[in-house]
Amino acid sequence: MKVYEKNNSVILEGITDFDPKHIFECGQCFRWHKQEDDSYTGVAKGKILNVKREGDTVYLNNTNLEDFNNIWFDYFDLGRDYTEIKNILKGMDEYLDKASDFGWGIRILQQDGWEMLISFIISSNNRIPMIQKAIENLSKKFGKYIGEYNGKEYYSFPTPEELNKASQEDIRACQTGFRDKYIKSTTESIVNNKDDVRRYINLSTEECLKELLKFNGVGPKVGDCIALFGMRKYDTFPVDVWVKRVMQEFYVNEDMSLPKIRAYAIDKFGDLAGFAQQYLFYYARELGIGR
DNA sequence: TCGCAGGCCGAAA
DNA sequence: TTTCGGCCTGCG
Repeated sequence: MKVYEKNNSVILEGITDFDPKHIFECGQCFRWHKQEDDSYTGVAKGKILNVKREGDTVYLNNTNLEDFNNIWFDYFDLGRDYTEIKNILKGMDEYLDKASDFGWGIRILQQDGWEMLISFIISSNNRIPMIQKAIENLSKKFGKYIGEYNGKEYYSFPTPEELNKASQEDIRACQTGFRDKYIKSTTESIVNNKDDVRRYINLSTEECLKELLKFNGVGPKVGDCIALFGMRKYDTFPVDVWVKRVMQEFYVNEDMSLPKIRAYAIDKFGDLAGFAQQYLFYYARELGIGR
C-alpha cells in the first residue's frame, strides 16, 4: 500500500480489505453518513473526515499525513491483516466463506470506549435512524462545534464532563426516550468516580465485561458491543436480533437461548468471534436472512 | 391500528 | 437461574 498526502487528502493506493459501505454499515458505528457520491462523512476523535473508495484506492479527505499517522491508521485498524482473518474464517464453514466474501471490505473500527458506552445504551430496543438522531442531538447540544464540511456543521461527541451538565430532561429532549435515566446514571457514575473507561482496554475480556455490566442500561448484548467496538475485545460475540436470526438459520436450533448462542459462537470462532460476528451480521441484515 | 425495533430492568417463577 | 411485562418513539 502506498500512502501520500495531496490537497488536504491522504490517499491510500493499492489498499485491500477496505470498503466504506461495508465498514460503516456493518453495525458498529452511528456517526457516518453516506453522501451523494457514495463517500461517507463522519466525526471521530473530534475530527471531520470524508472517506471514498475508487477501485483499490481509498481517499481520506479533509485530513493530512500527521492525522493519518496519529489517528486514522489505528481508527481504521490498518495494522491488522484482514486477508488472513478471512482466510481462517473461510476455512471454518461455508457460511463464513460466503459472508466474508459478501462483506469483504469490513474492518472493525477502533472507536472511543466512552462514546460506544453511551451510543450502545441508546441502541437498546431502538432503530438505527433513531439511534443516529439521538447521538447527533446529544453532540449538538453538549459536544463542541468542530467545523463545517460541504455545507454541514459537525459536532464532537460530548465528553463525560460535558454530558454530565445535562439533566435527565435535557437528555430525553435529545430523543433518547426511556434510556435517559440510564445515560444520566452512567455519566454521573463515571464523573463522580473519576473513572476512565479507556483503562478497560487493558483488562481481560471477562473483567472488561464485568465492569461494563455494572453500568445502568448495559446488559449482555450492549456490553459485548462496547467491548468489541470500543475496547478491542475481539473474542466477544454480540448477539442481537440479526445475529440470532443468522445463527439459527445456519448453526443452531430455533429454540436456543441468546446466552447459549453466544457461548456456542465464542467456543466455535474463538479469538476471531468478533470478526465472524461482523461478517455474519452484515450478511444477514443486507440479505434479510431469517425475516 | 397496533406491533415492533440492533435490550434492559425489576419482579416473579 | 431463567422467564416476563413494560418501556420512548416513529414507522409500516
